[in-house]
Amino acid sequence: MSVAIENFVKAIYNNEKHDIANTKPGNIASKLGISSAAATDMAKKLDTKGLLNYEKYQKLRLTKKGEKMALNVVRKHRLWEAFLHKTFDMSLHEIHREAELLEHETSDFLAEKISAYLGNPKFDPHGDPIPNANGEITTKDTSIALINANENKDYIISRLISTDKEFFEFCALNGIKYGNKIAVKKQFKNSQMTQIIINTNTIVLNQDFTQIIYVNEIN
Amino acid sequence: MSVAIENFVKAIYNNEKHDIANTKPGNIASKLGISSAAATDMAKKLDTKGLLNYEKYQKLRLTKKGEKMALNVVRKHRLWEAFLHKTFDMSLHEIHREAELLEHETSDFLAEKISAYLGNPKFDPHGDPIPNANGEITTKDTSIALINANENKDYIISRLISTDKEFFEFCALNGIKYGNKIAVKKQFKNSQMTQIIINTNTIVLNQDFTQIIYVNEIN
DNA sequence: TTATATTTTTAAGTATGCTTAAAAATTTTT
DNA sequence: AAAAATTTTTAAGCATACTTAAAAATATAA
Repeated sequence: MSVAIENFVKAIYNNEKHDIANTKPGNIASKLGISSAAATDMAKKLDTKGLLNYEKYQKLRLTKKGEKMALNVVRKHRLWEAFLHKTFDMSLHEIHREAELLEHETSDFLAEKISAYLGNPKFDPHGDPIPNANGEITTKDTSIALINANENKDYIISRLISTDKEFFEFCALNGIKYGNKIAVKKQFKNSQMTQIIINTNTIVLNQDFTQIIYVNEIN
Repeated sequence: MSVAIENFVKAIYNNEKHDIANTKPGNIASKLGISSAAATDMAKKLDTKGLLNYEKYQKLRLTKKGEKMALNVVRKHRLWEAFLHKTFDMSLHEIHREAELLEHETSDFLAEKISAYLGNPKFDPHGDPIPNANGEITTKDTSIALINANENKDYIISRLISTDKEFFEFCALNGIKYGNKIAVKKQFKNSQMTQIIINTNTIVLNQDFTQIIYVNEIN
């Protein structure tokens, strides 16, 4: 299937995870950097291909077949991220940029080689789950956004939901990394700031960051 | 630059190495699996882009700029082949098939990472030279086709010029591999067969194979 | 609930990269 | 050197994936 189609179903899939209410042509279009008109055209075409259900003015809903295609692309994307991070020690921003291209030119055969080489990982370096070869996600996500974490509790960083270079540079400098431990010291409700301790350093994060850093409480 | 353009200049580049007399639209078209008309159109377009010189009914000649683009793609192709062969132990046929796709979606940045990881190799697993980051091939090829080798001499296999799956399967079964040593026992001039000894096994090859296996004499 | 703003759809058009068919030029054979 | 065969070019057309502009529908606000 073409790159445009793979990116379209992927964008719908990702959108459904975060903003299901707004999975409409205009929203998908802005995420893909194309016009709303182009997105409407594509949605009609993919409906005839059985990849999604399109009804005028309604939100776009992937069919089972469309979701399977999206998960296949997502799998390849996240496998490449994990592989590039491990093998070449590339940053979270770099691996995303490269995986965005490689994901469309990766055979299922090669994806299995990469997965086996890595020991069939269940998560990529952002903490996002890697679907298995059947397009199933077998892990359960119990993480919460850091903005909702409790004061005086310890957490493990479990996801960094972003594609922004500056954010990842900040993370790299401050030890904010998938799997690392942090202590939440104080939530400043008024100013929407969060004070945490990481590697003995105290830092204060604003809501731009605490809404995209996800954590799991340590029991 | 688009995949179609990259493949076009690459095909011209490769053709010039083996069959310079016939670097015309029809020949390039058949190598790319497109019509002659499409190749003529593309040649005109690439002329205006300064990638090649096109004159009606004349052979196509890459400009410096076009050759540089071709070498950049060839570099990425051969780096991927070397990498996939080493890291995932994939066959010569498999690495070619995957590299054919990945080469177009590989940034210069990633190519450098792959090259450094491999120790900046000068040859890929087929024995083809890998251009450096400036698009230069600094190695000199002194190999000859096995069909032209001398009887009772020892050689090192230096190139396997093919993309054929069956050929590579035969090679894998018989130890015919880049860098391996063989002894040429007899050239049967009439039947165009060549008898060689490899790993203590005696095998006889016909001209289909002895024209694409290249060797260097051991002094 | 009516006016306003926003979003979605339709319509017309464009660039790329191909196709087939026929005309033109070149190459090969006799 | 003329005839035959082959190759290249031209011309017209198509599918994909976009664009902009305007019309239609929906969502929001007064």
